[in-house]
Amino acid sequence: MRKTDRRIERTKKLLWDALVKLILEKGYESLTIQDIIDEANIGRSTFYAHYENKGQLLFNGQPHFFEKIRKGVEQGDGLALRLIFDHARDNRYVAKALLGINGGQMVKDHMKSLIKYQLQADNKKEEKPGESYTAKKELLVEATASAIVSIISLWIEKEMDLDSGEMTELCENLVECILK
Amino acid sequence: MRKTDRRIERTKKLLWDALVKLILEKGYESLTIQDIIDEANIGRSTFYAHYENKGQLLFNGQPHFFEKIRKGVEQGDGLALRLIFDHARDNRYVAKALLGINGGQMVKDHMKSLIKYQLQADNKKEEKPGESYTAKKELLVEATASAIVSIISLWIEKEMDLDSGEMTELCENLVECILK
DNA sequence: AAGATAATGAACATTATGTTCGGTTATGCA
DNA sequence: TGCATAACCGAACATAATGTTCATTATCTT
Repeated sequence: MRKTDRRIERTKKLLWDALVKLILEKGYESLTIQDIIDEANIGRSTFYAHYENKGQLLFNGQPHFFEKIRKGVEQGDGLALRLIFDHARDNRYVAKALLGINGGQMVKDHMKSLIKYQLQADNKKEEKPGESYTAKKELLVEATASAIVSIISLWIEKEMDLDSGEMTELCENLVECILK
Repeated sequence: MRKTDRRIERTKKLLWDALVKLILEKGYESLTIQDIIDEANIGRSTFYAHYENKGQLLFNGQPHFFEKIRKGVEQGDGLALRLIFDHARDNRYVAKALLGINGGQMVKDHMKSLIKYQLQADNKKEEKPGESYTAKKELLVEATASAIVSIISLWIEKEMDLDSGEMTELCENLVECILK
């Protein structure tokens, strides 16, 4: 038997595509569910059969995308941001919608908190005995995560001519120089 | 003659106080004008007599506050963040509402763009002839501004025990290490 | 005290939300 | 192929916020 009904897949794809298109056109924040179902040409009750609200469509509409981000951040030892940059390059359109200037804060905040978590974990490992996680350290971790997310966003938004390798190096230098 | 009618001052203060209180309680984004006028006990038409929307109340409701931020950023040569930290300490409640976790992005974004502008200007001055403002430089400026705003926000939100001097030093080190 | 100005509150049109339900259509499977 | 099922539709409904208008009332300034 099929994993899921074709109609469901079709509906979800239509909604997702509409979401992405509309984010790029008018920004996530000022987007209404009404806009989305109009664009997707989907009945109002159908939307609510699958998602409770905009945010749920954003986060669950394309699990694949977030999985890639998670992997790029949590990959073993230290960040593996290169995965994220490559993935963004391969999916510019979606990446721009979710992480660009029009994408709202939700995805960026989510990514930032993943990065913070990872940086803290890395930090704990390298901690000398007797050293403790101070308030100052917490601020520096916050600063680093924030810096990384913001340049990823800008890079995607402006479609800059740095390649994945250069971006990875830039970020690694940042981590090095702020946290060491 | 009085500068402005007392009734106007009273109304504006009530609205501002309600705004600040409600931001801390339930966050700027999920705040409606209805909430604000209910809390302030002000007629709906009165609100619209003074402001067009939430954002205008936020930015024009207390010009003094933004003036301080502007001064802290644009003060002559380089940033003068100390002004901002001192001011935040003296007005914790309002600072937390506008720059803390519940304050939404608008104020933080505004502050970030002021900082970026200033960093770019500073950078131009120190530029050696022949050097140009590269894409990489733009990303680093973005990273720096983002880092600064994020730690100011976290510091205010968590009411951390670093004093203004330590925070200023921390930020100056950040600028130094990222941009030089 | 008088005239000017601001606040009020009720009404109204508009828009989005979220839910319900009977009817229609597409799909998966036997 | 046929048929039970489940997904979709669409219309209706209640609720809530928006932004505007206007006649009335309260308050300020001089």
